[in-house]
Amino acid sequence: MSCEEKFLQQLRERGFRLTPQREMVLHVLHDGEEHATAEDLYARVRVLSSAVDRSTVYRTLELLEKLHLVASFDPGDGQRRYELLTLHRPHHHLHCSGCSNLVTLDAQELQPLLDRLAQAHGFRAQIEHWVIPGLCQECQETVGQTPSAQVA
Amino acid sequence: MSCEEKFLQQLRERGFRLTPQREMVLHVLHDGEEHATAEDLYARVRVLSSAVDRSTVYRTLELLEKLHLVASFDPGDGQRRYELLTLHRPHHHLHCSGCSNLVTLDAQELQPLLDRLAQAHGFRAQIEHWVIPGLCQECQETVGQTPSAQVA
DNA sequence: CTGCCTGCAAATGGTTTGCAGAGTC
DNA sequence: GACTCTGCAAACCATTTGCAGGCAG
Repeated sequence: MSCEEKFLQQLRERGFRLTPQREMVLHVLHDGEEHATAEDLYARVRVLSSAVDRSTVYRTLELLEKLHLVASFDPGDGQRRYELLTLHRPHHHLHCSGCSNLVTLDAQELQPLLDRLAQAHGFRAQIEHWVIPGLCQECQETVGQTPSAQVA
Repeated sequence: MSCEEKFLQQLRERGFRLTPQREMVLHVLHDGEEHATAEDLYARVRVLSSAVDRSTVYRTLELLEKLHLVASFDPGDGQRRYELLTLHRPHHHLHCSGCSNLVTLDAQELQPLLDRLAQAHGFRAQIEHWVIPGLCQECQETVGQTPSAQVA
């Protein structure tokens, strides 16, 4: 059973309807780039059918996120990114602000931090999909200097 | 020399002009709540002078951020928060999605994570001011259950 | 058939921008 | 006096919403 069929089955189980539009959104989520914007997805759906509306894509993404089939995050540029959750193990990302590269980070690499927060503050962090900004090795060398903030 | 005087001095040093509007923005940043939205700050500036425009507040915040006098972050609700950098030691926050409480976290509590990322991935994380979502102890008890995502 | 979904189009809301006048240095 | 800043108002732009018809179940 394909990923998409699984999702469709889940939709059905929870009483949601199975429409061609939703199928298409799932399809482009499954096939395309890992972190697509709503606009990306919309464009890709339009290739399949030019009759699908932008708002339908948004509504579908919202639905999928509510069902925990999709995770989203806001990189801060005002365009939310979406990603199928079941395609990958729980993970996070390192986002290089130099080359915009995105490195995947297994979720367990953050576990020690989560444990420490739980112990020290009784705080249960809920980090489904984190994007950590910074500089990759290459870009550190390119930039050369370490521009540590000098606020005087 | 007060915080504000320092900032004004810095503005001058870098060739920026010193205007009453900028003074007021600095003032409300200094006095008010730690993580204010632009709208908050605007409202607070308006109390001081009803002649200041919203766009001036935005432009001032942008300028201050460029000068590294102010940090901002987007909690994901589409409203950026601003904070004076020199008022506090480098720090992060735990944000409870239950009671919206914000707990301060000393920057060094994340240091082990940063070190690990540097070692394992050669990645230098640039986390000036992080907001970690989750549930505080109280809200965990209130909610009772552990709604760990069941994607299967 | 029922009522959830969709397309359409307009609204939303935080933030940005163009412009001409005002104020700082 | 030169040039930056400001207020005003309109633009932006990703996302949301109201509505009436359409389609899945």
